[in-house]
Amino acid sequence: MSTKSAAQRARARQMLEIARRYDLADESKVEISDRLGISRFKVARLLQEARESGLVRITLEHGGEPDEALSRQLARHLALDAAVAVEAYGTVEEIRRIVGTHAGKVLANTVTRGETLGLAWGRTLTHMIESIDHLPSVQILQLNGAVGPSLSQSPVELALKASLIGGNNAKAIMAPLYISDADGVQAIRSQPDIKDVLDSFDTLTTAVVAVGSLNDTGDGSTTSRLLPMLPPAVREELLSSGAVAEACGLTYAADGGLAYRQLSRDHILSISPQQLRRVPRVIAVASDPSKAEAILALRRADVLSELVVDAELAEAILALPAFVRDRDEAPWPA
Amino acid sequence: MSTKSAAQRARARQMLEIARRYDLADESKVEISDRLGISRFKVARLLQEARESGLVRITLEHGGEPDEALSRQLARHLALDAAVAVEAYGTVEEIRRIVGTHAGKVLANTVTRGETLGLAWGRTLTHMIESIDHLPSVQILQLNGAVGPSLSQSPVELALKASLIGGNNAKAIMAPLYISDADGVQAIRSQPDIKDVLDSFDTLTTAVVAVGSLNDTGDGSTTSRLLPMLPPAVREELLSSGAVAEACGLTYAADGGLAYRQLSRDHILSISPQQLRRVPRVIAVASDPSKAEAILALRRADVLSELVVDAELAEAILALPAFVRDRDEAPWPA
DNA sequence: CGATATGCTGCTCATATGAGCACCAAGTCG
DNA sequence: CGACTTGGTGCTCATATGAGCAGCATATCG
Repeated sequence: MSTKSAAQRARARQMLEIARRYDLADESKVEISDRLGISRFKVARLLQEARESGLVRITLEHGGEPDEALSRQLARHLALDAAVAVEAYGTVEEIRRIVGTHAGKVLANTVTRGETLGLAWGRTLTHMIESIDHLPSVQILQLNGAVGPSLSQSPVELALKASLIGGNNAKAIMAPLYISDADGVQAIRSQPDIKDVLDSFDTLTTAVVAVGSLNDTGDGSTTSRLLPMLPPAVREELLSSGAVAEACGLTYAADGGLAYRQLSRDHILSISPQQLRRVPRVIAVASDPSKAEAILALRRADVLSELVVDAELAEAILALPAFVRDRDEAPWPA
Repeated sequence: MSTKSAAQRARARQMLEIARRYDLADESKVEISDRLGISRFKVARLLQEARESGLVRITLEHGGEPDEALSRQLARHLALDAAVAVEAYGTVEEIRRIVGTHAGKVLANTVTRGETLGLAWGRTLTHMIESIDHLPSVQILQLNGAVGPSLSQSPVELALKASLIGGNNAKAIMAPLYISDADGVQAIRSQPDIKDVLDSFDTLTTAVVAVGSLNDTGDGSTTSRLLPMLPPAVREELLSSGAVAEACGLTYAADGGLAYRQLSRDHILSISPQQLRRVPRVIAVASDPSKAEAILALRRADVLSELVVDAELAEAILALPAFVRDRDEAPWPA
């Protein structure tokens, strides 16, 4: 309960009166001052105060609607089963949230009871999970290990939240994504609770992955948080290997081949590229045009079947060469 | 799903970019034009388009918070069990909605299972009912007959809606509020289904009434819709009788006595003043300062125990003489 | 192909607006 | 009581802004 003096209330009422005329009825300050019998300076000051005190609220419409035509174009361009391009304006973070929220709608509307759902990790996916309030009862599997020690931003947390809204049935990978010692990876992979999850990957019916690009500007994305964890030599090797895309901790070159294969094989605790390729439905979620090449690379790697992106990224993808499904089997032009 | 061309999307993005700078970052149009390399005229036009197309949304904060100090003052001034003065700015209709919504909160938070709840009629009460999404299981009684033929704006509709959210147990009065023939009123009052409701009034534990003022400006209020239904002679008589307040179709003079007693007795189908006075808890809901005198009159008539009003009306009431509970028993100053 | 319509651009000039200052009224303290 | 602060007011003047117009593209049609 707020408590104001009568004078304050009268002042607030006058501010609203003026704000209504100025902002909604498009009267000029001079006009208002004449009509209300106060000086135009007072009008200006009350207006300013009204804004500062929150009596007048200006919000920008950040989008959130899918663009049907663009979505179709995108699906055709990459020969995908489905694609959604969401209109989103604003800061990088706002766009991420909008795309994530829409991915949540897609997921909630299409996943059916009894499926096995795999979740990779990324802030976009965090937004996705947080925007969903109900999911059919599904088995949830975390697709890769954790980056960094923070629990609240880890894939474990993501899987936990997903579990809470969908069947209370989630299996997490309680281990780091990158393990420097090759033998150590084998040891961890054969741990019963980890092995259980890794083996279950063969039963996945749907997976949701975030897309990382290796050319990005160190904006705090999952990929850019992964890089500093690598030993300098490994990092150098990776960057010079031609890797342009990252998904589930696996790195791919522009042609769709695994980049720096040995890293993925011996040091990354994650679903394997083969397993990921066998998942019937892999939804990639991404925002920002810088991810365009990465997405094309993942498509060539055949590890994604659906896409949820923002309109700007969609346009950037359309500016790249179209993906042709398996050149060898393409019909020969007459 | 919206569908725009790439050019339209780019335009929308630019509008948002400009609007962010102008409205949120307080840059001037000239500054923006310099920085983005476009003419200030284009900036102005894009800004205007952004507003017209709804990309920029300006909303005024209309209040909705109760003012604690003012509420206490008001309760003391009228010697009420409880009073709430809600901050509300804006048009008459907006204020009505805010007050009604708050009355809904009060009602939903205080009514307990098994009560018998009486509802008068008014647009404020309509807003009140529509703002409530759940009510304990209660017996609902409509307090007075209908004004006008419109079902959707009638007390019957109000009772029905209330019934839907609170126990599905409502009894309506399927008859007009004003009946010109005195014998007709008696006949209707003795109809079994009407009589049942009228008799049940003695079991009321809580009633909510709207307050009508007879000095108002024909703004479409319940009272002002009642007046045209009266025969001219009756209307004249009523207006010259000194009536200043109306509640449940009953009219009161400034001193709290029934005004034009014969009208209420012989032509109005409603709870009786005696019955209303016996209800342990009568919540009056009203907005607009023009209702101040009416509320004081109703208080003197001893037919209200709680009040939900807007801050401006509260102030108007405080400007009137304070109500003293029963002068004869007031302690004699030493 | 030329003629006309349409929409977008940036201009000029009158007006609206903001920054900073000087003033006044009411409280506060020595 | 007078000097001081404090908060609010309206002023001047430089600048920002809006209305209306003319120029120049592109679209449309005979």
